[in-house]
Amino acid sequence: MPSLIAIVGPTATGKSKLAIELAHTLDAEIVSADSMLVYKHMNIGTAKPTGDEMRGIPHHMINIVTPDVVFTVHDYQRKALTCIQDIIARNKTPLLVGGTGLYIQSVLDGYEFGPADTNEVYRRQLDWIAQEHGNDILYQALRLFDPISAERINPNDLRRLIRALEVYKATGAPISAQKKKPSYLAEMDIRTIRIGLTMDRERLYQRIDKRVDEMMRQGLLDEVRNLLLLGYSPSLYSMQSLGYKQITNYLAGQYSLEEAVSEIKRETRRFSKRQYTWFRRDPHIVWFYTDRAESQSSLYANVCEILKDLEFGP
RNA sequence: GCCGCGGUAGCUCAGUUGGUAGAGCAGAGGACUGAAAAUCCUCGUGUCGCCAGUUCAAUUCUGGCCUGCGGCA
Repeated sequence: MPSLIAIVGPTATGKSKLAIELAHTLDAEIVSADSMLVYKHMNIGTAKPTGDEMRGIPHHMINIVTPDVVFTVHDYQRKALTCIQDIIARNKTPLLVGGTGLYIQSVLDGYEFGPADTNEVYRRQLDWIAQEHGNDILYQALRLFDPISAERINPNDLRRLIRALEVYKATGAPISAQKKKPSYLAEMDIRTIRIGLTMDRERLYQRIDKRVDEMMRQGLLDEVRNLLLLGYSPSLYSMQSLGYKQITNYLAGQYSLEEAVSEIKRETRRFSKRQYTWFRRDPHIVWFYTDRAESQSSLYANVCEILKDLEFGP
């Protein structure tokens, strides 16, 4: 029976490194589950593994669209599942690796997305209405069309408010009618194991700070300048992501470079906390403390042992 | 050495006409089904510098001490 190994966890815990190492022994290929690695030209700020670091292991779902494309979970789900099927058809093991919880879940837990595609024009209209008249007017509309979702969505959560209305407009059915399906992977007879990497909070924060400094040294500033030069607007979703947003603001003169850097650090720390929150509630994850393993090789050995116990891989 | 201003939550500070205290930031917890590195929700007990005095009661008033900053020597 074919199997898939997922490696998840907050940013900067060493997922990529472990994945590449495992891929070597398991004859595996890596399927990235990261909402920002899909973008071309965004390398330093996303901590995308370099060609060297990949050590010849095929990586999928990386560099597949330009930064001006609105890439959605649904796009991700579709492409990633195709990728996984393809890898298995070639008798290799897929390693699903990344920190975007929603993306991981869309593959592992069978989210089924309905026919309601994103509608940028409608979104902009609703955005404008909210700005002019406040969120509450949208919230009241939602209460009318979809009281169940209105119950669940916070009136201030404009993103979810807009999406719920968008679904209603596209399908005439409330978003609350969307149901969870059994896992697609189970349907394909693919066994899965979920490995979580984590770390003492204090130490992770130190690592994040160090990594941001390293990104600056590697030329994040030039990377962002180049993106702007290529014509990618700071208002793009991709450009609103961690690091890119703050550097863009700095270039626009909103604050000093020093402030931009500490802002990136702080926001990345907060982001990692949100990732913890997301993954912690998944009871299937087997956790490893990467800072407690004496070395990367003992972490690697521990993971291999678990895999062997569960009869994964060779 | 003298004069002035401070010492209150991890940080910056507010405040109590005497009844043991509250903001911002930092931080913590949580939500999450087509923008998710996004978006949103919740959470503030700390020897009020130390010691004594006055008082039913002091972080608040008084005195001394310690300490930081500025000025004068």
